[in-house]
Amino acid sequence: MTYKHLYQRIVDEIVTRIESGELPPGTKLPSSRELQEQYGTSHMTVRTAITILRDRGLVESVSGVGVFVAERPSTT
Amino acid sequence: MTYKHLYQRIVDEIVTRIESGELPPGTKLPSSRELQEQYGTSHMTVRTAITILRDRGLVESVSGVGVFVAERPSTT
DNA sequence: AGTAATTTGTTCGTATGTATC
DNA sequence: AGATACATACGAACAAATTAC
Repeated sequence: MTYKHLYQRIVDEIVTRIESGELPPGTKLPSSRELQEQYGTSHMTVRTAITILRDRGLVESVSGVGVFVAERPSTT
Repeated sequence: MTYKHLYQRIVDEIVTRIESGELPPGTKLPSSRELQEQYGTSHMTVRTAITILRDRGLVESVSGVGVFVAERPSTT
């Protein structure tokens, strides 16, 4: 599937990895910088994706530490 | 008064708030995002208004920090 | 104790594509 | 065809929190 927008693709791929169990609760996601490099995108686009994931309750972020998969990811 | 364009209304309201003294020199304006929500508009429309205000010398913007009411607002 | 590095988060600036008027 | 407006995206600077040394 092709994505119209990059941030949607990033959100979707991380959701998939969480749902598949590849990223169990408590797992630390790659840093914004790593995600930025992985997707060949910018800081802000990664932040947009993280903000959406956090808004959905799938991840929780701790300033200065990292972004973690939420304990009860309401992926429903 | 009705405004033909939203960005003009934003400019006008901010000018009014500066002239009335509600926003004294040095005051930090709400962020683009806040203005965006206040006016129910988009990033670009807010940016357009800010650009006009800056062009008029009413505000000065500092990248990564904010937009501030100019010290000598030549509101004349 | 104190500084530097890392990471998250915010903000401004700018550009592009799309839709509407 | 041009102006306005919206969404996405990239770049850059800055700040706060945490961690490493």
